[in-house]
Amino acid sequence: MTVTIREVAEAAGVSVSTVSRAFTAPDQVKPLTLKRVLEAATALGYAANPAARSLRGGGTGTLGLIIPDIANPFFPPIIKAMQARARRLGYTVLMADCDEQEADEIETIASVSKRVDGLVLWASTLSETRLRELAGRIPIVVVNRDVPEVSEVRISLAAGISQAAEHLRAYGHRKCVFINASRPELARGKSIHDSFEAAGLALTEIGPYEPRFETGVHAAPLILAHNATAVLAHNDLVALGVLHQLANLGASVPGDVSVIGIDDTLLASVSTPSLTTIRISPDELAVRSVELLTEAITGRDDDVPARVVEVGSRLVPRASTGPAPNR
Amino acid sequence: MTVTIREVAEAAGVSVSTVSRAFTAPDQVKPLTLKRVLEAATALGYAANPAARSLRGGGTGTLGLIIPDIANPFFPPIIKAMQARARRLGYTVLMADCDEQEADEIETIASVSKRVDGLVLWASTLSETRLRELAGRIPIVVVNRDVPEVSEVRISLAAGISQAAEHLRAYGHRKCVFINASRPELARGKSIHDSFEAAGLALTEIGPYEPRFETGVHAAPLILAHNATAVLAHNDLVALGVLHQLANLGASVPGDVSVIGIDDTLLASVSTPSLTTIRISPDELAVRSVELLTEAITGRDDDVPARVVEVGSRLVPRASTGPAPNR
DNA sequence: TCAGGCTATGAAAACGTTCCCAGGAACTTT
DNA sequence: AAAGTTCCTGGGAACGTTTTCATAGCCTGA
Repeated sequence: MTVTIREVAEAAGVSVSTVSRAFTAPDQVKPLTLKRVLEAATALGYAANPAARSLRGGGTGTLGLIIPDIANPFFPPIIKAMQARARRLGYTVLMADCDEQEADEIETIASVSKRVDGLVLWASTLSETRLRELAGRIPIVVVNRDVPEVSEVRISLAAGISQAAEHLRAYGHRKCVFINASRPELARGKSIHDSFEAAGLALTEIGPYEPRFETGVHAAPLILAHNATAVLAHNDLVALGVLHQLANLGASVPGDVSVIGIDDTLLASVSTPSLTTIRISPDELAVRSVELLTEAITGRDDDVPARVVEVGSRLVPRASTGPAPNR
Repeated sequence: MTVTIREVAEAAGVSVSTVSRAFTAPDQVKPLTLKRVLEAATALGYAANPAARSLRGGGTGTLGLIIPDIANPFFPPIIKAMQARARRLGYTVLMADCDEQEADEIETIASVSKRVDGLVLWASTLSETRLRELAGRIPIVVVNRDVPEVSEVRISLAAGISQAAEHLRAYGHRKCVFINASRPELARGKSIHDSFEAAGLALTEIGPYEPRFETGVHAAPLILAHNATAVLAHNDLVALGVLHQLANLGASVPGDVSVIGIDDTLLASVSTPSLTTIRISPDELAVRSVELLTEAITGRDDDVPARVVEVGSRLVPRASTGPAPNR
């Protein structure tokens, strides 16, 4: 039924060793022989059995990707980019969603870790102890978790935030509301308050709430009550909630209030008005995490030190921000 | 380093056969022995090696899912639901995006097919011949492709469409525009024109275009030019383009024009106004396709006949539809 | 011409399971 | 008490690769 290396060997009149070498180390076999083997292989439609290969010890050729929630529109472009990148390096990506539940994450990791050569853990809910222990068993890269001795891709919103502050200042805004729902990358380094103050903007924080559309809906009247003319929302989804409710309240965007989101998801580009937002490049995120992971996998035994790379952000100005109203 | 069945056997004082049975056929081993084995296994942190297992012939425990584009917000909820469903049946899901390119799809299938027990192909770009040939090698389920002798999950928009027509009629609309971008499920059965005519609505079709936001933007003025008071868009994304441009043109929704999307993606629920749309249940889609696939896998040798199941649709009324303006 | 060093190939072990085949023990049944 | 069942367990082959080791042929240089 399924064609094995043995049949190829027979067809080409060589031993199985030679066939194996023809695929894994072509330079070790005489050109003429190589040609015969390859021809026989294609004629028979041979493809190596990954199970046998990985059983023998050659790794699985698969990278695991653990994501808290695929339904969050932030992730699909990243997954896509990681797949593309991994494929170019000869890897397959095994993606698993674990619903932001720690129990699910543990179970998922357990079932997946034997099928992959390494794991990228996005915003893991696991404790630091657990993560280090896991790192001892299998190469891992964490995104947006700060664990000593574990390779990490760190998102920095600093640039985007200060561009946003500058953008609003230039438009003459003075009071701004920040709708907080806990982003780990905002807890690091220079605080968002400092950035806004540096631009001469008063920043009122509300929350922390859950990062949902309804949070934005709920926050909209509070913005008006604070006499603020600008809002920075936890992410695009929350910003859309704000947009929605401001419209219901008869406030115009950006006429009365300017709104800024974070993530630059599909939502931002298709809303009305289109949403000014802070973009974190999915491609860069993908490239970096795959890079770190493959590095950790290849240098497994001569243990390479854990690395931390930072991925920056940029403001994407669109139609939801404009001059502050003069009162 | 990694703990094998042999070490568990040693620790429990039994043979490897017994340990194997303890996991694959627990009722064939004496309760006392079973307990000893299980205890030894957990104490050592044993987990079966999937490579060895599948090499031996027991399948891979993985289902493959080939998707044209994860960035399309229609898919993430489906992927999520499939994973959840598959997990309950003891399967892992290997999802691959192939960018709507036939070449990518072929390559992806080739690299994935040896790692999975079966494949769900969503809106495959492959020819019928190729699909049948593939079906001969590995169990497959196609979604939204009509291939004789291959199991299929078929999306039916009939119910949703006729509900939409009825909904618009009840609101007093008489003229409607349909923005077409080629959905295979609309080409089947009773045509959309018939459904609308049955409700006494005149339907003008424009397109077919690409299913993009800009298509909706482009279509908006045409709707007004046609003096239509309602639009049915190819999907939510296109509908959002319509919403966007109607706002720019000073037309109110639903005051001047009612807009209906298809898919009920995240986009529909977070737009302003929220979008009336036709929902296709992701859970049902997931459950059905997993069901068909596992059926095909289990009954592999006593070849079960190909099955076709249909998944229906429903109108989700929201704020983008309302009474027709009286002129 | 011969020692030594390449190069190309083959034989065979090993990876961790599962499962068929046997065989022993403990019961029934006659 | 012998024969037949049933239940439980162990031995060992097999799955398809990769890779180590060995070998045979060829070439190089003295």
